[in-house]
Amino acid sequence: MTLVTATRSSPPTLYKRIRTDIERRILSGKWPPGYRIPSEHELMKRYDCSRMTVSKALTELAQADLIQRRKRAGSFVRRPQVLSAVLEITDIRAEITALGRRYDYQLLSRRRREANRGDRTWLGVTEACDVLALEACHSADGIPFAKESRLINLDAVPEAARADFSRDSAGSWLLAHVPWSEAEHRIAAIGADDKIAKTLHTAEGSPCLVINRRTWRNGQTLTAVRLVYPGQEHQLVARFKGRQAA
Amino acid sequence: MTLVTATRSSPPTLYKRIRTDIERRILSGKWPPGYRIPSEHELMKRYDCSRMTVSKALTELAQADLIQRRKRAGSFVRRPQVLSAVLEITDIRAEITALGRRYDYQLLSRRRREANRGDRTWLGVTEACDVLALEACHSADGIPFAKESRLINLDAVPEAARADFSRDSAGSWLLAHVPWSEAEHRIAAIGADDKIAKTLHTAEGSPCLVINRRTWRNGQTLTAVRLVYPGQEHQLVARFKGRQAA
DNA sequence: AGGTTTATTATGTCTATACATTATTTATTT
DNA sequence: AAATAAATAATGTATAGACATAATAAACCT
Repeated sequence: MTLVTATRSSPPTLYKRIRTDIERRILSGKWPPGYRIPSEHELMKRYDCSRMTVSKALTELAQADLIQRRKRAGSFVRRPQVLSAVLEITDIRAEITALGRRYDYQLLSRRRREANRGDRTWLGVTEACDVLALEACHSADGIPFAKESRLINLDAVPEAARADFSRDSAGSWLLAHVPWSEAEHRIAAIGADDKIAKTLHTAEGSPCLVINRRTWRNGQTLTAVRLVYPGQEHQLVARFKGRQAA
Repeated sequence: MTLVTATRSSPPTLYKRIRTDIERRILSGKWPPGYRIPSEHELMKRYDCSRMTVSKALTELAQADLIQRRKRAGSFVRRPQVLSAVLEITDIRAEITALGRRYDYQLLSRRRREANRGDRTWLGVTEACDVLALEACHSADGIPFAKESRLINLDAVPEAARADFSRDSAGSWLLAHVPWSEAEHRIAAIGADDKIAKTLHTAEGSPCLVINRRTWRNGQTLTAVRLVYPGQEHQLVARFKGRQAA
């Protein structure tokens, strides 16, 4: 029989309760940045539990960057972090169907070749390798939504040479078949050139949002993709709640 | 004395070694999505350690969403996650000085008024409130870098009325003085209108990258800001290492 | 055959304890 | 007074066990 009174809607387990208790105090500002939170020994007395239990709670808070732990000194509330946002770059098909619109995909071209100078620069590789170059268009309700240009490093992903990208986009195929360890996104605004204008049915020079993404696995470049969206049509949305996972 | 041979460049602690061992196998594709990784009991035999130790390693992998744990069934490699990226939206001053360039800030206008219809829409508030409307320009080496338009909700942040924004940008002031709990970013491409073109020294209609950010605290809108960058000049970079904190 | 109970397996939480590590303070010596 | 050594306070890692929980598989009875 425990004497600890359970809070309403308190998490079922003790370490979670300790964690959210402290979390609330930090996020509400009651424990401001720099504040020294009670030591593990104080907390184990307060919650009448073992040190491992409070340690687990504090470790998770440290992983979420809400507190910083220093030996001999104690644990301290961290100051608000750099303004960073989690940008969910969803699969385009998912994005369109989530809006309740019809998704269409059209493969414009598919070529296999030895990587030329431009390909190697784009992929960020120095040695010779085979690549698969794809061009495609994603549409919503028949209206062009995004133009995709992609290079796949066939030395890293040989299976891609036999994949059929005429019905499903390379993005979803890769996502499902190839694990990756690192990705880089570069987001910029450009004016539509003649090719883009033609594919997206916009005027030449009209502003477009561009996402360049490169993906690696263990240092080896897997693929580089460039997605061009008509600027006024599309917005990337990043919502950022608090500072950590719930 | 332990019999476990230490790998070169292996982490100093056992649970970390177990974690990175498994992580490597997953990221290399040797253990593909759906693969059932050894149970805790198998791992404690293999590493000759206690269950708590392997459990700690597996718990961290689960927190990083690399594996999924199911009672009675075991732990399984998860399929690659939604492509999400952490976008570091740094302070503009920090961004410029990090590039080794000189930072300049110029306040173009500052007006206090009761929020009009457009202000309320932009802030996303319905009731009447006082706002501070700011226009400013950030430059790198004397060249316009970004144009900032901002509204501050004075009902939520009354101290801002007395702050001096002619030397330091409102962004850094707010970051330092006002804790926030939620933020939303909308990123799009637009063509420069006459005002933007004049401030940024670009041609009218030239593509620009726009970041709209709104910030809340406990459901109350604090500020809305719109940053316009010359498109070809600026890129937002989001690098995403692995899937979890190192 | 179909449904119900029971056993089994694997994860989830927790305890009590031990020793390691790190940084600081205090005491001791030169 | 300065340099060195020892005690101390906090976190970090690890152990061996306990009981809880969930989901499945096996045994059992209609």
